Amino acid sequence: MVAHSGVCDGLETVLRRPNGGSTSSSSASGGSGGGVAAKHALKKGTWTAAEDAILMEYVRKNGEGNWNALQKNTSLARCGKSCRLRWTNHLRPNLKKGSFTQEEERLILHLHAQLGNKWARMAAQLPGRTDNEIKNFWNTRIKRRIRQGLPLYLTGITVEKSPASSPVQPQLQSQPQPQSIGPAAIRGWPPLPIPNRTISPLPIPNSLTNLHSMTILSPKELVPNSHHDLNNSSFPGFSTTPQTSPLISPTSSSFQFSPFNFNQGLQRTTQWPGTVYDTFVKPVELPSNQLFLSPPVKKSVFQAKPELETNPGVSIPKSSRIEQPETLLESNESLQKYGDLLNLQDEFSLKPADAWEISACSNNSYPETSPGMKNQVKEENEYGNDEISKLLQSISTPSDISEGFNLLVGNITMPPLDLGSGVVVTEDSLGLDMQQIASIFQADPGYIDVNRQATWDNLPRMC
DNA sequence: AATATAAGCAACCGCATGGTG
DNA sequence: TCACCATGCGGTTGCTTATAT
Repeated sequence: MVAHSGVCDGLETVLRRPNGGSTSSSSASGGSGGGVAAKHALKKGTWTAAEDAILMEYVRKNGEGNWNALQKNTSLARCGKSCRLRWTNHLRPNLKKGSFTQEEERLILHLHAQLGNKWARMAAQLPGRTDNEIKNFWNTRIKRRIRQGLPLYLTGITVEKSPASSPVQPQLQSQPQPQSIGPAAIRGWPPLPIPNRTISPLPIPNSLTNLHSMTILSPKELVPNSHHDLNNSSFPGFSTTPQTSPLISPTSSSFQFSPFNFNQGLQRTTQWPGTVYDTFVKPVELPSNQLFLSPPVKKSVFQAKPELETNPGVSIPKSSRIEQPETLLESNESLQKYGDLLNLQDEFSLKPADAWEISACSNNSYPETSPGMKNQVKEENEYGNDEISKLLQSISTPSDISEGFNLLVGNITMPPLDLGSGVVVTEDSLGLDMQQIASIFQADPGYIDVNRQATWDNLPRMC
């Protein structure tokens, strides 16, 4: 289907800046005066109280939806899209205003670790909050914290390093040590935004005979364990409506991927925020060189997003703010292998709803940026990522992965995060962090699409 | 006090998806 | 099957406000 423009697009608009200035986007309606042309003169910019009143009155009478009719049936010169956004983000009842609470921030962190940049889905778990709010929150506070080497978590979640340090811990200690460190930060989160790239699946190899028992937990295979079901739980400060997290919904498109689990049969999986699933682990036949392909171990480093905005000395066109490492992805043999893996969908008839996000890793160096930028990015990413980077460089087999993960997280202790009402996020339930590491090797047997795109969004932050 | 810079936020834009005729 | 429409989502922009120099 051909993508089309949004409702506002293509219509004559009047862009009115908050300072009062306005620009007409086209001369088509200008000068014709009144009539149809006037109807097409859509206003942009900040909403006024009068406009809000019109919008609220319309919704009160007609309910939500049919936003374009609003523009036709009222004097409001706003496109439907704009109306919907205004209503959703500012006018609808029960909106929570003000700063995020610590609990909300924690929840966002957990959700983001699970979902990535799925703001709307995250907002669904935060009553009264909008996707835009969450997105802004993440893009400002969180990114700033990461850039500054501050902990993602404010308080309450503390990572304690055991006396028995892992071999890579000295790397961490060379950096400023925050009082509390989120495990996600240590383990290379958030992911990098990367440009989209189409992955062309490779032909399915005929010789899928070399077995690796790979855990695929499709939503349909997730059976909530009744005595752990959270349907009757609620989070403090949130709606008393039973929270049905997409993370735990069997119908959700999000589910646990446990690449380190090579067993078969019924297994128990604890998922945030505390639900336990009895899961049938489907054995998957994979050629050993496909799923857990040993990447070019030599310099298997991951690309860090250049934080160009922090380097004012670098002037880069807006369109290429983030260097697009297309070429390096194209040349990445591992990625092609992942493409092979994608074809497994056919093998197991998994549904798009079961899709995993694809992430790709690269073994190339930074995009062309200034040396200073490289250093900065390097420094920013050394903190908390070197251990993973080093770990991954040594990975060559599934057992390596498993052992490596244990090595990595075995020395990190995270106290349970009490969300109240008996909901406690334990370290076990933070399988999400495993996901981040797992994502490096991620593939999507659940959904194959020749236009399948991988994004940097899912790429762990590595250097 | 003036200016520069950073942070916060609202709104827009492009694209994707699903429904309908 | 196709085109069109409505809606939703995520990324980005640019203005306002806060903070630093």
